[in-house]
Amino acid sequence: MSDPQDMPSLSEAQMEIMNIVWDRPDTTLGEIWLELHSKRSIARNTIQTLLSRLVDKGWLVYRAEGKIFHYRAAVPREKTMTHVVNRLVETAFNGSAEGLVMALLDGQDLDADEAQRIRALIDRAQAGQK
Amino acid sequence: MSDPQDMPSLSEAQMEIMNIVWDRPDTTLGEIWLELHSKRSIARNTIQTLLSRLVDKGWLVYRAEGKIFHYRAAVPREKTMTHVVNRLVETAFNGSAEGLVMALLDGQDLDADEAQRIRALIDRAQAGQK
DNA sequence: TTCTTACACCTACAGTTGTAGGTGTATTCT
DNA sequence: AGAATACACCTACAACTGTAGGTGTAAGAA
Repeated sequence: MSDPQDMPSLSEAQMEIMNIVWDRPDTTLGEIWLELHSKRSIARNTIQTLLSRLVDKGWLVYRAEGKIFHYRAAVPREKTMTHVVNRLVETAFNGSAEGLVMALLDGQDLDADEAQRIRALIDRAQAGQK
Repeated sequence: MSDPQDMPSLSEAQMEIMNIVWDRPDTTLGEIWLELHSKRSIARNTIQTLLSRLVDKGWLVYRAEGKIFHYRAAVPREKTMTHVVNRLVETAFNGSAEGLVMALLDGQDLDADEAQRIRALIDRAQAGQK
């Protein structure tokens, strides 16, 4: 299983594809295209290229069934997201998680439930450290 | 004053430059180069190009003093960071701030002070909504 | 005065990325 | 059988990005 740290970074369009594949392991070009095409005009070939390059980069693997490729992510979602956020903290926030949270809160309207869940996450993270 | 939403996104290298300029308004090519060069081998011309392109993209403005350009950010840091984080929440976390925080906590070891400060940030954000 | 340094600018290259037309082949539909 | 559909693959283009050599000019140092 690959490590996100050893792989090229993901652009927004690539991340979009990855999220679809994480949501639906073994998905196919056709399925991905149907989903994205329902949101915006995009050529099937564009998706094809994105998939092909993600395979080249090591982010996706596939299993051929007949002539159809079924794609799976080569890296777990959680591991990738952690890596992505860490990179952002390091490169944009000079290592400050607090800085990231501040920017997050500036731009989001948290409802009470969500705020509570986030507090619980922090508490759990803190508890896990003892 | 420009709006980050109307401008091309920033790459990691560009963000690095922006952070230096936000830290030191009116800075010059030479100063930026000295700072980065102390961390790693990089040609002055590379910085020059990064600066020039950031100006082209609208992220930096400059004032010529003699033949030396003094660069300033065209967008406040806070506004940019909020935008950057929002983009990440939208594109990688399907709009879930909680998802981002979970990934953040997975990858960071919060000390007690920091956790407390983050809780306070959340409380303040919540209070500000009433 | 000559040499050195610094600068903005010009130029170039290679890699990356999003976009998509086109093709041969196989399968399915009419 | 012919037409339509789907696929992986080939190909192409333009824009973006990081990297950096080179140049004319001005200012400072020797």
